[in-house]
Amino acid sequence: MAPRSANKTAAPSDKVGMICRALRRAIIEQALAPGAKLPEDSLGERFGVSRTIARHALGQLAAEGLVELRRNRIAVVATPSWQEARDAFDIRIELERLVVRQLAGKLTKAQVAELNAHVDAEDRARDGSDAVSIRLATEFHILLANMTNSPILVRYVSEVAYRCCLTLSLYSRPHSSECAINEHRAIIAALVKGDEAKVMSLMHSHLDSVASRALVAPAPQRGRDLLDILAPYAEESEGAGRVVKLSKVVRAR
Amino acid sequence: MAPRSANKTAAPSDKVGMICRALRRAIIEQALAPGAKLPEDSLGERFGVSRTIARHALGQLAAEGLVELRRNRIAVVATPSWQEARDAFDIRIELERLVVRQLAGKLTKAQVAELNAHVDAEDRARDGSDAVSIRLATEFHILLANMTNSPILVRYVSEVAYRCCLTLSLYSRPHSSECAINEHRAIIAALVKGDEAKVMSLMHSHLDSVASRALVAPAPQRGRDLLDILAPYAEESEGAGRVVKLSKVVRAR
DNA sequence: AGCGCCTTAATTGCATGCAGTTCGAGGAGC
DNA sequence: GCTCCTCGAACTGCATGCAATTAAGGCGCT
Repeated sequence: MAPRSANKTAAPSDKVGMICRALRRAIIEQALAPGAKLPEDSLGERFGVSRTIARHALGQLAAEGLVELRRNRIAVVATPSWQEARDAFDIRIELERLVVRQLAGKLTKAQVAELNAHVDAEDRARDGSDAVSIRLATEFHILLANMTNSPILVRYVSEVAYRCCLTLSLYSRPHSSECAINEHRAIIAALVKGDEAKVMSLMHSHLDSVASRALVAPAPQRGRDLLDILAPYAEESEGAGRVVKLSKVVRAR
Repeated sequence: MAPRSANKTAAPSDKVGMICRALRRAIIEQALAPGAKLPEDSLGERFGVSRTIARHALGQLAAEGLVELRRNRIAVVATPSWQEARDAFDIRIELERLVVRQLAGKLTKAQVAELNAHVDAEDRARDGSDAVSIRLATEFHILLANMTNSPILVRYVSEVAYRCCLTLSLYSRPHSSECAINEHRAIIAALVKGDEAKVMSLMHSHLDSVASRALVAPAPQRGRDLLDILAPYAEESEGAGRVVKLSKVVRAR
């Protein structure tokens, strides 16, 4: 039962695939924050390929919604609106309910072990950086999806999970992810027990709580602009109480 | 309420987008059957662009699952397995239930009119080619998704609907699509009435019936190979009862 | 005749070059 | 000092060229 059933659809040599994976990871670990610029040249240079390849990878990522491509403009890491975040979570809930419904009571011992191992890893990472915790939590869900052996489902769950991850980094506060870990354990238990209804409602409430923990309010209304983020710092700037050159900052973004 | 809220994620100039749209349409209308070869050169020539663009379009379509890309090989129209078809329909059901749940009782008059006009068009097309009927039926669902104003949902529903359309062309028989049209009308009515539960179950059974009408049995087991398709014709070939040059045919595929 | 090997034409993978557009810094004007 | 405008650098859009791989037809062999 090889867990390697990934994407059949990705044959563009895999230089492209490699860059995609690298960027995806950088994005969800917030090494690349939303809005970060991704010039083709730099990417190509960084990964030792030509612009052509970098460009192709960006296209791929754009199709997944992680990157925003505007004509004649530098590609940037996507900055989903609050509404889009909400939508993504709604879709995610349905898709993942489907996942666990298919999986309930059908997991092999090896698969259960793999899941447990992953959650253990999540546990161990609690002391480390938030970024890694978030990534692992996301990957738990993808691991689950993988076990359905449905490439389409895997692709959609992955995509939407990454997207949600991205929005979490935008709208959520410091993060108390311990509970998520317990919820993951509970889901595994219910899956093993094979109680379809139970595991579906567990997954539902799990994602719901993640979403609401993160998306409590459309706080930074339109989210993206630095204005809100910089507000607290404005007072401390060397000048008078006046807020510094906002127009400049806005354009800088 | 401009229905133009399509994809923010598609800015690669739109030469790419145009080719994608053309190919998608050709595929779902079965002008391009599953397995059909799609050489970059020919595509580029046909659309008056260079291979670079054609290639990019193919990549896009591959990400959507309509095209299969194998390293160093000519791209072909995807040939989903029966299992993949089943999976696609499962996902589609969940996504479209989400669509109508969001839409129930929230349609504007203009939107209702648009939907009715579309179904009328479906009705009118009943005499025409099957291909057009199928496309219109698919587009009804996409039109519905569009009205949610959720770009992500639109994208996923579109993708999965196209995929399903592709599999229908593979596994389904002549087609009795009249019932589908009535079902579409029933869905509109329930949406207007605003009965969430009703419309969700309607959509569920609608898609379910489409799926089971098409996917009755995993008849051509692993589907793709010409062997099964050619079996009935083998007898009639000019030679003895012997099946003709199988090895050659297999390679030809 | 049928089957397999080998040569050649087709096709992809990738990089690079050129033209057009955008970005951003610096200077003129208020 | 602040804003607006202008111009050079940076970047993208796209086509084309070259090397590597595959697909296909022709040859001799059985």
